[in-house]
Amino acid sequence: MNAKQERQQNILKLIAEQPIARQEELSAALKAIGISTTQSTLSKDIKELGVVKVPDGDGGFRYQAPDAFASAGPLALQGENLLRRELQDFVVSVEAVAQTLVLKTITGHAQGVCEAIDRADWAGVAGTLAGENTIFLLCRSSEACQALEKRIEVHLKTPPTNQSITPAH
Amino acid sequence: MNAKQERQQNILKLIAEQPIARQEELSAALKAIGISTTQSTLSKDIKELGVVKVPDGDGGFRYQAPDAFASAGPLALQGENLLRRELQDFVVSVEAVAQTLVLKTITGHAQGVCEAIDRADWAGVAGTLAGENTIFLLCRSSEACQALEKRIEVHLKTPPTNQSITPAH
DNA sequence: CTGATAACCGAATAAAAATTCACATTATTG
DNA sequence: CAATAATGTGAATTTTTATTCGGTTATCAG
Repeated sequence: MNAKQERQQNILKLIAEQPIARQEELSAALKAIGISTTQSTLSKDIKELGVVKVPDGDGGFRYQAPDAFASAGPLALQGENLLRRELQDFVVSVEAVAQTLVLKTITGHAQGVCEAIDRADWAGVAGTLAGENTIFLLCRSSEACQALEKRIEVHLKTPPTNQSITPAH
Repeated sequence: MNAKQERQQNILKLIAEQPIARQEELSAALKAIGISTTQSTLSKDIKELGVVKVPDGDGGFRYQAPDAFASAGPLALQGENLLRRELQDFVVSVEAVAQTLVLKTITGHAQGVCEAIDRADWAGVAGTLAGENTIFLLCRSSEACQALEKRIEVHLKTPPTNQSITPAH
């Protein structure tokens, strides 16, 4: 039922699979898989996801996922993307609290994921700290923090679940 | 006298130093340092340089150098940029020949520069080969090859010199 | 449930960027 | 040194993208 999140996830998938140069092309591609929306909404999604329009070196343009998440460049399968896998495989939840972003991971993996995040060298992140299953990312602004949250969210396995994993006490 | 190259170099410098959100802002910033040009020209320059407009996480946008060259993110001095320095310090010339890009370096440094290029993992580059002072980059298309040439050119120290370094024989 | 508050969305519009075209300037060649 | 080709430029225009605004739907506290 989370239409927005599903749409955004498909946006990332589509632009990774095929060269898309305009937002209306994207709209068409989405409609082809049953998601219909307008250019105006896509403009907002694209901004939120941090997707950018890059010259493709052949005289045209194409939309591309933000670098840290890029699953595949124009032709590049090389070096796939560690970070993306780390997030997908190990991160359980993400939540922005004021200026810090709290990631929960499968127990024992926080260090590893944090390492990958460090290496990705995100702008806007002042520092990181990882325990056993929790990561704190201290951001330089709450806006950056929320933007980051959005971007990470769509990479999580757990698709719509919105639960706080609070066991009965 | 190479107006274009100088302008493009300054574009990279300016967008690295200050957040610039629109091409006309850039035009103004250039005029402030004595380079006057129009939005139309900047649009072409920006495409040629591979510069992209990225959401800055605070609700706005800013232009940013292509990732492999980025000298500094929004706030990030972290991890400066090895590749950029390698190019600037060691590469003497660059020339596109069909699908391969030929870089000449100071003797003994080709391996090192090539290593840095490999690590940058440029899309469009099929493979690399380095000797003592020469690097071959085999590109997947001549267009990609030329685009890459342009991008590298502006990072070279040797500013306007266009000579082929052919000693009299 | 109910009213309040916030998130989401699309139509219309404003803003920004890309392209076209004509001309100027710089290389290249015979 | 023409003549010709290639490249660079800006004005005007078209195309594309961002934002504004009003309506709708979801969320939450009481």
